[in-house]
Amino acid sequence: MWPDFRSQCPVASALDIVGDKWTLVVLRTIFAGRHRYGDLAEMPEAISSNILADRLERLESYGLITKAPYQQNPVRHEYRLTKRGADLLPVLQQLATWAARHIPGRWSAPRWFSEGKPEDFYPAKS
Amino acid sequence: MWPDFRSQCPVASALDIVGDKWTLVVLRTIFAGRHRYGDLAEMPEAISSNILADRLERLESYGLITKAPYQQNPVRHEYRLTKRGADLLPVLQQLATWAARHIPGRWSAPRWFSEGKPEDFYPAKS
DNA sequence: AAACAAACTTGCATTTTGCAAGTTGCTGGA
DNA sequence: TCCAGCAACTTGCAAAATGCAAGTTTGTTT
Repeated sequence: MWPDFRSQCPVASALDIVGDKWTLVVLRTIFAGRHRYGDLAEMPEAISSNILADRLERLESYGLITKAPYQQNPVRHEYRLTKRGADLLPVLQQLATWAARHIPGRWSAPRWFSEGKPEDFYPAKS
Repeated sequence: MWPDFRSQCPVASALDIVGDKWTLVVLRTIFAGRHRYGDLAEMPEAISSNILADRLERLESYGLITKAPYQQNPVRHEYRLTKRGADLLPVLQQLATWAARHIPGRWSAPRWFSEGKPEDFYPAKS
């Protein structure tokens, strides 16, 4: 379930889960409503396919997303946020707020993002 | 000043600055009042000295911290947050909140951290 | 003059990331 | 039936980032 943590510091531990170049970008894309591998692969940042596959697997193993079939013949799966994953929304919002304030020329975040709440992004039961 | 950004997405761009294993952990340690290289090197997560030196240099080049002498003979420097760096506090707070909620056994954050505001951590002029 | 200390720096091994091409399972058309 | 096509990965290898231990620099203390 969890990786080895560097310490019991909550900040450092959170970063042991999401502290790399791609994990939070993948989550952002799922928040944006892209749930299939192909949709995710087309994100504007051009992630490599092996990295995307690896991050989806890790996110699932950490319980931040689920992988479930949405059709048969052929079987296709979709990736959805769990409560644990959706609860990272405030982290993404604060990163976006910081970037908007300090880096010129960023896109402005859409309202569903800046005003959204974690509960808006996962089904009641998960 | 800035690196090459993967896109103009504010989330992805913020992560182009702080999205690695160590940058935010170093910033957390500076927020905690450790301002000298030696103090930082003793953080509980055991960062390598070359990585620490590299991150301090990058943080300075991005304008998130400053390096200034605090004594002569021998000259010694200290690292302080700028406004731009201190404004990352909400990101750290949200990471800590998430970890406290979802990862068992984390240390609980001290009050100066969870209730602090960016302005508490940089001198009025910087 | 020799030992000491802080703050890095260097060399090299290991791990992670990036890129391009290849594979698998299934479908729909000729 | 056979083959082109597509989604969703997987594989092999090169490049970059990270980790570890030892070394260097500059000035201080004894």
